[in-house]
Amino acid sequence: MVREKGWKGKESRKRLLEAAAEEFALRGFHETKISTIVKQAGLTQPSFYLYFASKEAIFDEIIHDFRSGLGELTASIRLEPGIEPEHLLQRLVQALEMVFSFLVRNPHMTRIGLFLAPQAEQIKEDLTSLLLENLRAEQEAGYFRADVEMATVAECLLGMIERLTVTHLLPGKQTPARLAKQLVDVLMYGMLPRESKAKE
Amino acid sequence: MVREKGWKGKESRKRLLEAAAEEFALRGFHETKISTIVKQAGLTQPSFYLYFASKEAIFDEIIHDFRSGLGELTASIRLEPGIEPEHLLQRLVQALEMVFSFLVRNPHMTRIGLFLAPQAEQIKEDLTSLLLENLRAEQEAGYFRADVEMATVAECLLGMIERLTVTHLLPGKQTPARLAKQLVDVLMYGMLPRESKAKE
Amino acid sequence: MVREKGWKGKESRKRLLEAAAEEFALRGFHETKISTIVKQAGLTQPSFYLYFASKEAIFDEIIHDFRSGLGELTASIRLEPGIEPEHLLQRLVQALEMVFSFLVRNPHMTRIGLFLAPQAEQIKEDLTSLLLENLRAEQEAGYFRADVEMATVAECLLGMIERLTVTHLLPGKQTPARLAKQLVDVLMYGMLPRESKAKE
Amino acid sequence: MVREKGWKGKESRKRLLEAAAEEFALRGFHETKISTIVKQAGLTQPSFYLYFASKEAIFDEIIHDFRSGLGELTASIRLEPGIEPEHLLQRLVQALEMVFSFLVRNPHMTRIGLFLAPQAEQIKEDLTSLLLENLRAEQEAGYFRADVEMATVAECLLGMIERLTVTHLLPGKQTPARLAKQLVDVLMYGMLPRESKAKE
DNA sequence: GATGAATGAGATTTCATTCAT
DNA sequence: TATGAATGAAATCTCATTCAT
Repeated sequence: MVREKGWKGKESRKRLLEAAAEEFALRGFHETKISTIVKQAGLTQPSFYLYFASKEAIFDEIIHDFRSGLGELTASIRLEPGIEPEHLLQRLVQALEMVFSFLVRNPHMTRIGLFLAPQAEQIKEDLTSLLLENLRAEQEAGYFRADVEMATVAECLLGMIERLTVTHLLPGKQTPARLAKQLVDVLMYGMLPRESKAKE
Repeated sequence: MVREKGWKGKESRKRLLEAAAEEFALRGFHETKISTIVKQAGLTQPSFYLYFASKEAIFDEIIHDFRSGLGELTASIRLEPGIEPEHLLQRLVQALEMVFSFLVRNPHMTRIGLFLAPQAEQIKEDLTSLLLENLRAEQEAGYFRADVEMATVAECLLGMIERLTVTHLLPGKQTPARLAKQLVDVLMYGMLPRESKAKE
Repeated sequence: MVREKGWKGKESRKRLLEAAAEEFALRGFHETKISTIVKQAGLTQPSFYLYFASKEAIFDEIIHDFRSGLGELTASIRLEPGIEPEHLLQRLVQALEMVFSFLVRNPHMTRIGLFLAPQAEQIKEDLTSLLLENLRAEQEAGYFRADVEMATVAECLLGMIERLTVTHLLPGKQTPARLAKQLVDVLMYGMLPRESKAKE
Repeated sequence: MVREKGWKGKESRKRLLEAAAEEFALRGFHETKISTIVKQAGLTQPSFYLYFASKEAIFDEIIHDFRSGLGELTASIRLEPGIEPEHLLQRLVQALEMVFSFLVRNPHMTRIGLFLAPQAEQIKEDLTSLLLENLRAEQEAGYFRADVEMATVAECLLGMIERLTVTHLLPGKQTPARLAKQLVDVLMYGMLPRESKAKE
């Protein structure tokens, strides 16, 4: 088994990142001790500093990874303009499903990026902006009601995603697909029964 | 100025609680130093231990206060059965407004109880259960669509409350009343324009 | 019930001394907290300093009381010269019994004076000197063997008293009278059976 | 100078144990500060916690070492049955001398184990039981008088050992050999002169 | 004679981080 | 690439003692 030079170091680095993500996600930044991380990675404390400048540094790197992963994802799922109305819902569901899938594939990073990072609020703001942009476009295109404040809706949507992620997705109680469908259903049609809508 | 016995001590205790809540909310549990709390309360470190057994103890007391405040509130706003359909939305708005009002009146405690406490998830679960109970009752009474999974909706509702609290309510960007109205509007009627609903 | 002025203060002082003696005896100097003493005496911390200058002060006073009690006792039981041989043992037993009685009457002080006080060693040295003096006199008078080093015997005697006090006297397993008799018996006649002594 | 791996750490640990034993013996548990121990061992405070979990832990380890040393010793000096009477005293002296030698070789540990440890009383009880067992065997074999309560004698013997250790052995005023001989002499033959015994 | 409230001083312990190898 | 050993800095908490009433 031939391995290039520097292979062992990269392995160690990766093990440290994984161990750190798990610990941070489980316990939070302060509760997580370097000594625990290195133990789980099968290394010693000084080795840690071979790869990361500080505890903050590794934490930041995890957050950075989360952000760029999320960035790539969102870049890839912009709703194209001129979608046909009958496909809109389907596209929305698809997009949401991709987001949920990404989150569930990186549960530790998700917990860190969405709830533990000092930048968590910033990250969510970025997401909200993105959602808002899309929602506004659809609204202007007449797909959505014109009489709702989209800023509020965007926040609501993120809140729903966030909450469902924590309570249903990460614990494995629901699949990304089902969650996406249900979320879109509620958000699009609302809770009132059809007749009562007809009445109005 | 006549003051009853024990007055000064109670004052000090209250000042400590307030200072602590502010610091915890701002910085989190670990970043908050007892030394900062007492300084802000105009006392010295040993005095802190006159009133609280430990840093954990004061943190827990704040959380407890939040929970019981919230408990009292929710107990007082149960939807009465047999409401007339045309009043339901109005009652929902009213209930939500009371919740938002409570949260905005106790911003520090809110941040602690909803996001910083180890029990935060439990607290939210309790809230969700309560919401779920109510929602199910309305659903069975025919006020809501029968084909949505209420467990999911309850989570969504909480997620919306949570998010709007952080981004609009606590920063003072929106009043409880407006938030409640918008939230109910979106949740009840959904995002689709009226015609498109009619179409279906 | 008429009580002279200052009565209440003296009562408080006594209660403090008693509580302190008990705590010191039970837990040692450092483990004993002023807060515990005053609680047991039904007072508050500042009141303590009305009667004693410091924790050391009350400790010292207890030790002082023990020493003077012991001093009075020993002064009163000096063996008179010219005792008749057949009465010697009986007098020894009597003297020892008085010592044991004193100790068992003041169990807390005894524990403090003999084991906890920094001066404990000094107190015991004083006792040893006293014993030694007496023993030497008896030895010179021919009551005791001439070929034993009395300094050693004095230490042995004190060691026996000390140990029997802790293990049998204070726990109430033996009476002063019985202990005194047994101790004298062993010390005077030794352990060997009579014949074997005769043989020599 | 070739030294095996882990050598330095073991050295530090030993230095800490020695420094601690000395300080504890000299000043007692509470008066002994970790800062003093580490200073004497040429280390800093955190290093202490590299080797011992707490101040209690190092204290307990010293006590443990004392107990096991003493245990090994006592296991090795049980009097064999069927000893000839004329050799008994000699064997007793020998056994005692070994005990005294052990104690004087570990003066700090001795002070801690016999006087400072919370378990000191337990340790002495164990020793007393051992003595008692031996004494009873000899008594039943007819080597000792049948009319003395051996439980009392065992306590006396331990008291003598204890006291002589503190006053003569540890300060270096007497050798183990001489102390053992004197102690056995007094304990076996008692204080009365030979004639007076004959008289009886 | 007594107390509610407060504090100065200091001890143990923790943890991220570095040195020397 | 890795580690055994060590440390700087700081935080929590305790307790005897005092102030003001």
